[in-house]
Amino acid sequence: MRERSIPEATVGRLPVYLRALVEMAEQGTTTISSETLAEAAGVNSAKVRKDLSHLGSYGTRGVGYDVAYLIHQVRRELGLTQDWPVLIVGIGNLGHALANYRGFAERGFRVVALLDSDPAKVGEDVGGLTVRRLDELGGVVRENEVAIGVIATPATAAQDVADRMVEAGINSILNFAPAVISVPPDVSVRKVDLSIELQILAFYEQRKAALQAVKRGRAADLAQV
Amino acid sequence: MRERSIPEATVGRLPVYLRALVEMAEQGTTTISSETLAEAAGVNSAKVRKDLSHLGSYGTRGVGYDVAYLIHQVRRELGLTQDWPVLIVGIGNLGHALANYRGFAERGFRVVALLDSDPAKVGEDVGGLTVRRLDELGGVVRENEVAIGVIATPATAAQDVADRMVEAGINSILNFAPAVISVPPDVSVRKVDLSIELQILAFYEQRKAALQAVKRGRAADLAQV
DNA sequence: CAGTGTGAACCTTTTCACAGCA
DNA sequence: TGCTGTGAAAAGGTTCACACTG
Repeated sequence: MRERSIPEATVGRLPVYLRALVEMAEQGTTTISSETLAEAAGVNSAKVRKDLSHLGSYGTRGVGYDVAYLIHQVRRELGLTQDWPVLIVGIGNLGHALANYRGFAERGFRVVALLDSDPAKVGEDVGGLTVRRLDELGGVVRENEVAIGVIATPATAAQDVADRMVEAGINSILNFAPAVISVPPDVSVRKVDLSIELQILAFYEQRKAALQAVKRGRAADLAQV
Repeated sequence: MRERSIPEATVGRLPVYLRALVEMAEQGTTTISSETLAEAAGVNSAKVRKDLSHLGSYGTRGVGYDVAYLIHQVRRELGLTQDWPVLIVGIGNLGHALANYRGFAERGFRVVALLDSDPAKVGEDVGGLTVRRLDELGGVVRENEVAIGVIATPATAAQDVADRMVEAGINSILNFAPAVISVPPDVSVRKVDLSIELQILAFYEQRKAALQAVKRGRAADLAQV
């Protein structure tokens, strides 16, 4: 295929494939079939083949994909051949965790600054960086060419922080605050909401419990007959 | 409509509507139109109406939805009228943050236990709970009727922890570890992967940069003519 | 007459199934 | 022969547009 614009759903899975591929490479695997990769990524093989076909024809029929080459191609496609300076606003519990998260650096996301509006937190040392004042945001973005901002503030502060980020020229935001933020159409926002995930699980959990009850009910009915 | 099985996409948005509705109620709003709710939730009004129609006909034509009543219905549908005991395994940076996250308790998710396999962490006090040994998991689940487990361990430990959770009878798992875990088909898993979110942002960020370059290229071409 | 509820059209994503190639 | 790459079919989700009603 190799046509412009990879489907959103595919973009969301490429990082998962990438992780699986890197693991394979570390274990010394040099070639992988869509079936094996699918298993490692928790999807089915048709999906893997369709997804990878959007990057180009990098497989060999009858054999599979060359792991190292595919890693390179996926990295290139995702834009991970370059370093991405990231800043984090809101150094509470979550901000701390994010600042110390080693998984970011491993994938080329370099945390260059931590900001907080609370004077009590400014100056604190977290994960090798000193927490700065929120109004230094513009300067930090300019100095480090930050393109990605992470919001880890309480919900009430999220929109203000987002506005400041946009103002400073950031146009990709990862929002952990439990709030909907509005930004200009050319700015990408992704949202991670911890309690929403639990609520979704609760829904399915409840439904399972209800199903069990129905089953038990039927069993009882049958026993009565 | 009010037919069995609400679409997955709708289930994912109900918590967002719920949050917006609760905010509205706190501000004293008693009635809301799909248009207003849509704006607060960051979606369009047709989607809101379709989504809500899956719960039943709770709106009034020409008027809108009764906020309090709709909150009740959404809560009921999501299974939030009951308390959900939750346990967290892996009390590193992220586990700490999750243990202290107030948003869980506010929505009826009660953290009843924190577990870690590292003896150095066992006994530590985090957010009012004492960290326990991982092998106490079975007992904790039984005592508290835990139905939802949160994995906040490193990737290498995730599958083992998931196995223990399943073994103990948990059948809803929220996985923060950057690893694919496999569980029986009747167990629900949701995954939150911090670095995957950044990778997705990087992809779109890169594409935006490429587009800018093309535009600049065209501008240069035009200037040449 | 303002705003819901919903068929119908449309678009995206997934799955199927197999031709074609190393 | 085994596995990729991909049209075609199916499923799922979104948007449109309007009949209907309080």
